[in-house]
Amino acid sequence: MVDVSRKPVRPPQLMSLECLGQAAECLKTLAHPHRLRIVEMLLGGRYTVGELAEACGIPSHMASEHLRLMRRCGFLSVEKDGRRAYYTIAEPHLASIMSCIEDRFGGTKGPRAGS
Amino acid sequence: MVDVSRKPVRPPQLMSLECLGQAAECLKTLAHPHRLRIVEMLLGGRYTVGELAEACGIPSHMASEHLRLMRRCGFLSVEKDGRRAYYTIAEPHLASIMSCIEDRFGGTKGPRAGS
DNA sequence: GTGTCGTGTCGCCATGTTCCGATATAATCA
DNA sequence: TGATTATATCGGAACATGGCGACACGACAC
Repeated sequence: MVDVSRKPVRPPQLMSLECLGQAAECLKTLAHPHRLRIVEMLLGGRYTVGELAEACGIPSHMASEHLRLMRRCGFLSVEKDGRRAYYTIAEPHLASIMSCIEDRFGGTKGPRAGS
Repeated sequence: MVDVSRKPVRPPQLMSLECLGQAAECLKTLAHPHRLRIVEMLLGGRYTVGELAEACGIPSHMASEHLRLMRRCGFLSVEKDGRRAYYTIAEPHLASIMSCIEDRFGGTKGPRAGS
């Protein structure tokens, strides 16, 4: 008799590999310290490219590139005003994901993570 | 700087760039369709390298490498039994993060789950 | 003992990502 | 008008990553 008890029923909410590919794409977009900082700030209000760049300590044309990546997968939307571009969160799920991330990494240095 | 009124108070829960770097590192580790599938399965029980490899449609030595990456940042732990290696989830926050991901990507496109 | 199975590791190569300078474009100002 | 500011884009160098074959190693079967 095989030991069925050790093998649970296969979770019925297994996503298709196609969906996992999309999710991986978006996670990869999120997986950058400057982009995480940008999302973190944008969850608290709207900011221009220059403000976000200064908060990350990077030149603004690099912030613009990060913002373009995140716009491309639907995270952000932009609203131009004169020569300024105000960015805002367009994907509401970002709030819950960032909440998970802050829950894990926010308080402590992290038990052990990374290199 | 000048016009303070339009700028919301800076969210007090801004994480340090160091923590964001760790978070980005872990997200990058998670951001791969096969690794997401592995985590998804492992949230439902424990599996061997071969079982996970078959579920992803990859040779087992590649699954072993994915598992090594996820062990390295504390996601998984391994328990050897004879020549088999049973992997399990070691980072409880993975459940909530996967829940966010499934909430965003699970139902939108094809809800067909299975291989 | 030999052979096979399950797992883990190494090196190579193709591909992707990040960073940065240079440049483009449009809006504003002197 | 020309200069400056804010944002966006392009091209390339440096670096990291993924996939894959080859192989090493311990556990088990015979």
